[in-house]
Amino acid sequence: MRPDDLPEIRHLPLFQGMALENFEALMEKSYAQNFPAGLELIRQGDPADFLHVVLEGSVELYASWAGRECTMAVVRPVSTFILAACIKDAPYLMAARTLGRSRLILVPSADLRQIFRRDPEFAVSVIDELAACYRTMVRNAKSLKLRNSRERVASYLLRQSRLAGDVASYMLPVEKRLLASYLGMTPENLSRTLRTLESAGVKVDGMRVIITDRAKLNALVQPDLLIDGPDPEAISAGIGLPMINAASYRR
Amino acid sequence: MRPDDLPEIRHLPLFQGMALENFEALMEKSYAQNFPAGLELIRQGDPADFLHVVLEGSVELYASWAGRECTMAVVRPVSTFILAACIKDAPYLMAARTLGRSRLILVPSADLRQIFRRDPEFAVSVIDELAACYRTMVRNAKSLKLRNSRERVASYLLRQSRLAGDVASYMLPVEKRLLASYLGMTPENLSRTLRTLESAGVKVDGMRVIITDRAKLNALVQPDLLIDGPDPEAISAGIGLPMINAASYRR
DNA sequence: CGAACCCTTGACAGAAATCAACTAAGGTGG
DNA sequence: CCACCTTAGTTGATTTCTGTCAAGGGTTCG
Repeated sequence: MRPDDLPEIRHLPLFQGMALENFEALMEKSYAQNFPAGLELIRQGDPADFLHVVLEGSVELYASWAGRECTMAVVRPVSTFILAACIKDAPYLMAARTLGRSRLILVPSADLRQIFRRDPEFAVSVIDELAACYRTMVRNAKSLKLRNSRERVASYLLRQSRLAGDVASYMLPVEKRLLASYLGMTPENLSRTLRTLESAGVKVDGMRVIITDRAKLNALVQPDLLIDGPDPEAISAGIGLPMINAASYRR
Repeated sequence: MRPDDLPEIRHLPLFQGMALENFEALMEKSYAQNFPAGLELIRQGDPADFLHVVLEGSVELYASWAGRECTMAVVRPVSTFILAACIKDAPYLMAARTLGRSRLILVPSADLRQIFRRDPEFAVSVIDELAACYRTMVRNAKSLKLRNSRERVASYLLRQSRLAGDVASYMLPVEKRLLASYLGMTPENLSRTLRTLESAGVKVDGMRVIITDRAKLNALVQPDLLIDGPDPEAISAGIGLPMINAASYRR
């Protein structure tokens, strides 16, 4: 582990409340590692031996069944993921792979479980984190069940703009095929949907998104705090929408 | 509150670990109430003032947006719901209404938040509960994204059979329109889908489900522990599939 | 007994997946 | 540096799935 890794991790909401000695003990047992792009970090169903912390790069969480696959989330620095499986000492429900070259910290989940039983402050942080993750998943499920794919695409594009500071133009943080999968549709369908959205106030040219008529887009999306969130609650868990730069919202 | 309410509540995983005096202090501030069928207990977006515990009857958790509505879960005795909102002191993401006459305990969330900061055992229970709820929502989202509606119906029917003890026949625990909404489809679509499933090894006649060819149904469903669960992890949160009798699995 | 309400069925329209072909961009290796 | 290959993205044609609208039968409950 590099010397400047620790302050980054300590700064996470999950770790900043705990006693320093416990934090250090935990980091003592952890190790950092660099991974190439496209590497499978976690397989669905494996025992949850490590809590993962993304320091650099980005990680895709995905699920598969019957030969199909779908993206569940994209995790960016500095965030943790698969906390719940570690806590419950249960098999991972999602798989994870690096999107680009990435640097991660692996925290042994056995030590994690031991420490939150001894450190009440840490327990509170874990509670807060899990509650936030849960709420993010509920928002996600609501979006899937209440909106059709066109509405999901539009709300995604508008939300990204808001997260970037209500900018009129920004770059997509992930490639379109991944975005399509995240939004629960095929790449072909996304491609066509983006065309039709040009008349709804947003244009996508390659990776660039341009809000051409915010009022019109807003009218279509009908943004809802109880779906799109005031601000992502579970940033540090990374179980949110793929973001442009998660770190910028947390500081 | 009735005298026999307390042991029931104390028996919940969420409350059985905490110090008795804290439990009693919490119950002191809580109150029980009976509600008629179809009463709206919680509105989406309201501040989370109370953790709810279902003692009798059943409660539907649902979400709405743009005039649409969908069922997110059905909670049965004895279970709690909307813990995460209480913990975070944030607005409810889902609404709740009674399905039949119901008896609930309302626990002030302010007291709840105070106590888990003082009682480490309770904090651990909360962590366990939230992690389980989270994982249930992940399973849910996976099912929505990886399976089409026919597969979701089939897996629901097979799962209910398993939960009831691998019985060949059982009664649907909820009415079909609610089930359809829970599974993310229209009542008409569910009705038609049930017809087509007769050739896949399961027949539904009114509220009665009959597994006519378990092997064939199994082949269609391809049950997956990482979606359908070995057993519901978050029973006491009730954020699971509508169940025949939640209590029977917990004891 | 009547009024809701649930469920089902049919006809139709719309949404989304699939299959196939083609373009463009990026990376690799000669 | 260029030829080649791989892959993301797009577009069109088609099929499949799903929602919508409408109507009718059955049940429950006041």
